[in-house]
Amino acid sequence: SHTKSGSAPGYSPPSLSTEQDRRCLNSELWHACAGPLVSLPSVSSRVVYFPQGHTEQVAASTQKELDSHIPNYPNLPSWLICLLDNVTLHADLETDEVYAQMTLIPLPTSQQKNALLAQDLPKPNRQPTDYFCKTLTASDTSTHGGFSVPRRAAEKVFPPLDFSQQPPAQELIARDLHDQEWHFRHIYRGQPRRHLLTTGWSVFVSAKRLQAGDCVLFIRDDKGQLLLGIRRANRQQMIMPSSVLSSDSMHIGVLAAANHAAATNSRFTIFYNPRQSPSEFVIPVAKYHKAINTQVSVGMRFRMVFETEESSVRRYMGTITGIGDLDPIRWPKSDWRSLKVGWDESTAGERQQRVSIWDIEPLPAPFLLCPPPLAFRSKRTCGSRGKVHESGNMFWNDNM
Amino acid sequence: SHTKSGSAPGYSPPSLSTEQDRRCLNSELWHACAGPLVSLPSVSSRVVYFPQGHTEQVAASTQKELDSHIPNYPNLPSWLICLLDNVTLHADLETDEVYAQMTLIPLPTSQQKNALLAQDLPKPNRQPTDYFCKTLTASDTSTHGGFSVPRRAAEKVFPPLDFSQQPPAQELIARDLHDQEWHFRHIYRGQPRRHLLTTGWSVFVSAKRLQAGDCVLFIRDDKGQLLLGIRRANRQQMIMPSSVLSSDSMHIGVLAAANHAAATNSRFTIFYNPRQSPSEFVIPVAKYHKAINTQVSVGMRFRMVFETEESSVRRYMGTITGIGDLDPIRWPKSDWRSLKVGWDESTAGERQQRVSIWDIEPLPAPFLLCPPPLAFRSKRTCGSRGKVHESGNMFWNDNM
DNA sequence: ATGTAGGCGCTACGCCGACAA
DNA sequence: TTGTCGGCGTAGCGCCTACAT
Repeated sequence: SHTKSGSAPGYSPPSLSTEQDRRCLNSELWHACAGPLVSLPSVSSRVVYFPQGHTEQVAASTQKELDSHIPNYPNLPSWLICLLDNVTLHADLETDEVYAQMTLIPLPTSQQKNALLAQDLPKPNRQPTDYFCKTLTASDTSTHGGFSVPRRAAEKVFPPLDFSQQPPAQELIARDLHDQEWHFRHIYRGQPRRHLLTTGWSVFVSAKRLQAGDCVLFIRDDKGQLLLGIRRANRQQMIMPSSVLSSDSMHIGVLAAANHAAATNSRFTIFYNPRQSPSEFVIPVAKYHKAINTQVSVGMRFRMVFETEESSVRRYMGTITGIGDLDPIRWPKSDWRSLKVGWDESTAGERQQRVSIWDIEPLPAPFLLCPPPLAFRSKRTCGSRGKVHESGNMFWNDNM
Repeated sequence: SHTKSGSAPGYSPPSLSTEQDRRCLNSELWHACAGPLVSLPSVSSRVVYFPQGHTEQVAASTQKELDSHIPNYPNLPSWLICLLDNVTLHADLETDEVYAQMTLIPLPTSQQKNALLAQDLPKPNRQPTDYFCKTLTASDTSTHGGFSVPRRAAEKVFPPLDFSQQPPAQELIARDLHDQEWHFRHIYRGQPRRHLLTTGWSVFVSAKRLQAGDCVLFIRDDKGQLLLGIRRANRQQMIMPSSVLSSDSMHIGVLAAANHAAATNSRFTIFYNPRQSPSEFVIPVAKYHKAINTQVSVGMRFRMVFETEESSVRRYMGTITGIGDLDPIRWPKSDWRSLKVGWDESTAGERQQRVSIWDIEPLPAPFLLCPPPLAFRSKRTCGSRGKVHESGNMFWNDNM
């Protein structure tokens, strides 16, 4: 075979089971790759599904906006309370992009409104503790050398080296989302001393087609096994030209599938691409319930959580500048992105002009004049594109 | 950058226009890559669209069969006469897989039956004359050497060498479907003498991720320019796990889009993947008309054209063993694969058990006992997986 | 006529410290 | 602490012919 990855020394052949078959890949690793803001509702809980948000994801994937001459489904409401029947975690075999498959069962119309009332707020799901994430430098991805491991990262997640050796070195074996093994030589050398991954690293870079700016992350799981994953930089927009279905048919498929499932109270299946989708479109009922019972008005101040370039999370301040339908024709009185907002900071070009009420943390009173202390930002942690996300509501009354 | 293809010498950067923008890629090259059996109806002609065939293509792409709990569209007939409003040729940017985008406008219900009557049989479309196609050997794809060009192929499509040089050599420049330039050193040397592509070849193999068994083809177009394309071996099944839409939603999208277009006489868009789809599902009306007016009965003998592994085309003999609906519940009285057939040759494992009437060439009488002379099969021409295709009807009464 | 292998030059991959930043 | 570089040894890429089929 001509390609390196097939016969390269650091590479072990994948297990024969296809991605489709393997029901459950490592959840800890999946969430680490998805990023700190992504949390999935738990199985058997009730969720609110927003067809509008789903079509937004399709539009983002196909790079085509919703066309106007697509049929309307008058019986399909803008939100649908569903039982979350199943969730499976997946990763694209080509790109390692993470996504989740969810099976939803719409509740009967008679139960839709009642279902909003009783449900606990879900526990926010947590990033792994023993993990690190580094944005790759030009040196890391060049063919000239290996990978420079941040000192604290190596000490935290790699097995300790035997420093009686000169130089201290060991072989690391890490598994990715597809359960493929990758072998690396881990050595501590140089003047001044540093941790490096040498042999095996370039094979990994080639196989995953990593570039400077992409992130690599290592986890030590509870059994002491080493896991690794990647997060690609924002710029790689992962367009899927599909060549299977036209974007129009995809949009119609989303709506018709939801409509049919709602009409017959039957199961339907969606994919959620955390790093592709502009916003979550399947959210816990309790979150939605709490949000729609919160008073919002034009002029109200709020905060919202984003995933930043350099750091994990960051809150931005803004003001509600308008309240109204995003699409008055097709989705009248929808709560999806019903708030028009302005952002305090001038670097707000990337942030949405419209958000949904459950995306924000309203600030009760405008008596605050100085910005809140910034959350700790560790250097060289994994960056990603900014995107909207829930906050978990635990910050409404914190130290301000 | 770490990957070779980015900075390799034989590679020229692609033009900035994306595939979506470029309306028309080279038709001759596209058809050469699609194979000798693929012919597209012409723009502004009338065609018959089969939703069943379309869902078959989706099933083949997603590797998931049509699920039973998908909604029925009682108003959507099993065939739909449409105006072929537009056809654009495309090739996947990652894999170079060819596909066609067609925009269809269903005729009003009142005109559906009349439209069958008057229309000429389309002229079958032709493979380029000055072209060759070679299945790559292990040596061709190994890193050890270059590409061995079959003698006749080189003499037919490459510019003539200056044999006064020792050894005779020249630089070839060929463009692929994406209009990217590839540079090769073409040399005539060795004992015995032979044509070889050396410098630049391995870059091409890497970039296209070619393996032994894949085909490469060269064309000299009417302006004397060199074009090149690839056809991947069957085994690479090009699954597109999509991660955008569930296969159920895709199937629903296909049906709902056709249904809506038929109800409103509005445009809809489909993709046809010649090498993915089990059968054509958009065919000229004249072909359909001729077929449904042909008498067929159980026991009738017929021939059908296939694309073979080693050769371009080959006809196989068979007998009709049954006539009836493929899916009596969802598509009663449909002509799609309404014939059950048996094949003469024992190697018939790969061939369909069910075909449509327009796929076959009925033989008027069973007085023939010896098989027809096999069509000429040139050695080392490009192979491909066997698939059904029209024959153009010109063989009904030929030399048997 | 063309697939494969041995021979062998030479590129560039990749391991090392030396420097900064 | 860690990104980049110059320095090198060497694996393997890739050009050649010989030989077999």
